[in-house]
Amino acid sequence: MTTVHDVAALCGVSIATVSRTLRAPHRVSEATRERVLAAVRELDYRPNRAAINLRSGRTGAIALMVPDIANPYFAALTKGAQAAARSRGYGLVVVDTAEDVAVEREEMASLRSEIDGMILVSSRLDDTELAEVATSARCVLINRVLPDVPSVTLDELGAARAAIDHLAGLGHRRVAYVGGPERSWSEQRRWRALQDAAARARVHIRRVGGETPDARGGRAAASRARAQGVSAVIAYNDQVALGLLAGWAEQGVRAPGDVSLLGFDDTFVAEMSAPPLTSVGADLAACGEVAVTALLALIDGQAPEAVSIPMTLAVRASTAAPKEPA
Amino acid sequence: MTTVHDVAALCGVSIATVSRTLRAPHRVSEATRERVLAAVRELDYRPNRAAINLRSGRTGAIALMVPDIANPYFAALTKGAQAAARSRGYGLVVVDTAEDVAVEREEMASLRSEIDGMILVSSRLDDTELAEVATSARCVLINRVLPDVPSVTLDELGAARAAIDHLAGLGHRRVAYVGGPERSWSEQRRWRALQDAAARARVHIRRVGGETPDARGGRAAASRARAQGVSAVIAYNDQVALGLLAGWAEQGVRAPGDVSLLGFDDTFVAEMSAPPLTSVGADLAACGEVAVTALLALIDGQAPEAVSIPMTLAVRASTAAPKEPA
DNA sequence: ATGAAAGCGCTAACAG
DNA sequence: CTGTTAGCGCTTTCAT
Repeated sequence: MTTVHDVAALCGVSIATVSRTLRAPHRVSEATRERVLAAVRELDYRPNRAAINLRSGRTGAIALMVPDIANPYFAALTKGAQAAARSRGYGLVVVDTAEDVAVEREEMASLRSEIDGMILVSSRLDDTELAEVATSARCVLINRVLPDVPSVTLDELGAARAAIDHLAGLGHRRVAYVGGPERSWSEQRRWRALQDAAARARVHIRRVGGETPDARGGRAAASRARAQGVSAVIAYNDQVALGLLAGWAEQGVRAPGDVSLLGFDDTFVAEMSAPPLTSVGADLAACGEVAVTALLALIDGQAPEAVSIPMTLAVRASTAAPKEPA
Repeated sequence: MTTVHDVAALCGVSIATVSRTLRAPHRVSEATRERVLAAVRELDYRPNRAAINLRSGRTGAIALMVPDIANPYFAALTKGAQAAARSRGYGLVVVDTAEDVAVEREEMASLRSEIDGMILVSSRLDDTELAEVATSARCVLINRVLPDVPSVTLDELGAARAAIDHLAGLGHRRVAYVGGPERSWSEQRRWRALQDAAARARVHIRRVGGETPDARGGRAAASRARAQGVSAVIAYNDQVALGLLAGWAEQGVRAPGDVSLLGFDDTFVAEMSAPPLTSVGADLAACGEVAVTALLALIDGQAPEAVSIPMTLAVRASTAAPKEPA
């Protein structure tokens, strides 16, 4: 393991000069700087992070806490955050909280000294606790908003309007929404946005309680969704939508012939179904990147900002005009 | 930030005793131990990882390098590894190499001082370079094998036999395999195993080159696969399988009526299709756990071991007897 | 512009 | 069984 001393010895300067060359190049004469840099390259010297951290307090790492890394939604987010962190010279520590608030709490506490800040995705903490956390540690929220805390959220209202307007434009007047977990912040936000958009477009919308927000839950809700006497169904997410599709296929119900189907999130699974799924989603990788940028800005002392990521409708084959327009 | 000094002061012992209580409890009298532990709890003292690392060389973290975290296969693996690492008191640094060998190389080098060891999943490095890495850093391989390097691989041969025997048992005599990227280690291993199993069961098998190993690639290969005049198709992975299903649906080809379909990996997408996909897979989360255990054992000085994870066939609705048995 | 020296929080000899 | 002490590799005053 090569250290500052090796580099210093190789080019006949003190260790302080080596350190300066790396941290504050302008405080070193050009001649020495180049000599030092050459030595650094020659020895493939890499500063010891632990030592830097111990001395300066900076860890060079940030954490990303997600409820479930196996969920494609969070995986996509993670991918973007990872790339952004790397390109900025930061390490990314990914924590899968397994949707468990206790794990989330504990990991946040134990990571505190190891990171410069964290990104909390769809946190399970309530507003009070979250606000507390935000005052004692640098953090940015994804899918949550809190005063004075930087956050990045998806434009669910825009998404709901795009979805409803698309359906209304095709001639649908009665649609069902197969929802997600009632207590989830995203679900509440999504359902509210949908009601708002529906009222605006004079479309009748009813919510059908989903079971789990995955294919199994969708399959289980297949009959109930159609029982609402609707010509189109919007699902909480793409996985639920694919479950609905599978459930309907078993019953001989065809999409979009018998019923149109629209998903949320536009994850890669939307392209895997027959028919391919019309879905409204955001560039999740970009969302992860933006969050990293926001966190780094915060660490840099800038004022917190709340940014909204646009959602766009990807029209595929699962939506069409209803059989008998109202 | 509370330190050993605070704890020591609170219970009137030296900092060494505090350290000992935490690192080697048996070297401290029971009375002091309890006093110290009480103080630790009272102050919610958490040792500074950087300091421990700097002094002892141990970082308390391991890295997991995956080609693509957004791929459900790797995401499942990551989830298992994450949980296992946490339960053993280790941090897990997840690195998404974006299938780029240069990134893989660079990250491995820059992480060296920050971790105690690493798990390389489906590494893109060639055998020579990989062997070099393995001698200079503690690591365990997933989906690769190398002499004297601990590894965990899936039992692809067992999987191939289970798949082929299942199909043969239903009466299929000619099957096609829609493969993955030809240069990938998994693809080569899988195709070889399939040929082996097919010969053994006197089943005729042909390989159809896939495009990308995802739904799009599957959809693109849909016609070609059927053009082989086969009654069953095995896909490189579930995503390709769902793509095939979608492609066939567009052409009016039905599974399992017209052709049986069998996937690989048994990821969550297998349950999302209509019909649900018969697939042969392994418990990937367990695989991640096993890899963590193996790495920790290696760090602990134990001899490297190569472990194979069994794969099991999940029979769902996409396979059935052929229309006209041969 | 450069060097000497102190010390971040902790562990591991070494004494006692 | 417990305390004292010397650093781990680095950054950062403070001199020069």
